[in-house]
Amino acid sequence: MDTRLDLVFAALADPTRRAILTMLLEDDMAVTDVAEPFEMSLAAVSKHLAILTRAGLISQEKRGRVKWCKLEPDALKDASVWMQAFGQFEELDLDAFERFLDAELGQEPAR
Amino acid sequence: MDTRLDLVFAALADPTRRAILTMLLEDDMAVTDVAEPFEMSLAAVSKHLAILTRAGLISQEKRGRVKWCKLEPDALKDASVWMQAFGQFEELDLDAFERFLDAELGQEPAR
DNA sequence: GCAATCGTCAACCGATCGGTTGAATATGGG
DNA sequence: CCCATATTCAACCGATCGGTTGACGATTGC
Repeated sequence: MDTRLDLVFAALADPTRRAILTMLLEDDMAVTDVAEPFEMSLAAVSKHLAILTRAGLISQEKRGRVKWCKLEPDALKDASVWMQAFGQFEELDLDAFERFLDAELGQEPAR
Repeated sequence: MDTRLDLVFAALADPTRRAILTMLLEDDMAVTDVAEPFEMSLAAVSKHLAILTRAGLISQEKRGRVKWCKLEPDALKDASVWMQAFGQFEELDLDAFERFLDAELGQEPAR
């Protein structure tokens, strides 16, 4: 029924995948470059990227022999909208947001 | 590391659990009453509630022989804050939100 | 005190998950 | 043309998931 929301939240539930999304915030990346910081096989990262793609959180476009990964932030909108129902987040907590950014971007995404 | 975020997103990835959260928006409920609309055993719903509790999304308090379930919207705040990094949702899409509420509250949460 | 109610526990099931390895498939460069 | 690079596929693995059933422990009402 609302399978889309299932896929988005399930995709976000894994720290490797959230780290990948954070990396893609900076720029589009090739699969090999996405995989580089992680202590797992390329095939494993490729699977993670497939899950993110199925959820609509990223898109992948093959140019030549390299496949470029691009963040698709719109897919988060449904999930974000859903969450608004519960927390009265209209007043976005900017302090918490800033602390989050410092923490998130300051750490390497290895697992 | 950031296990809390893992637990919250994983908990949200299941439609039954999201339906439970929606029900608890209206009021605190006993486990048996939470389970009533679902076509699954009480034990299954009890497990879902345990998962929501571990994620901090609800709390459970036993009064007498009935255990009351209460929404804990603060747990969504971390997840919501995390998501802000990606979509520029500062301008919350109120139309989409309203459409969501109509759809969500208009449907029965059976699965 | 006893039966009914509320809820969890434990064991089990098939399916999915996150990872591995090794082979296969493009594509590009010299 | 050939080799290296980029990525996926396929098979496998143990762990977890979402569900069931049946037994069990608390609590309540009469």
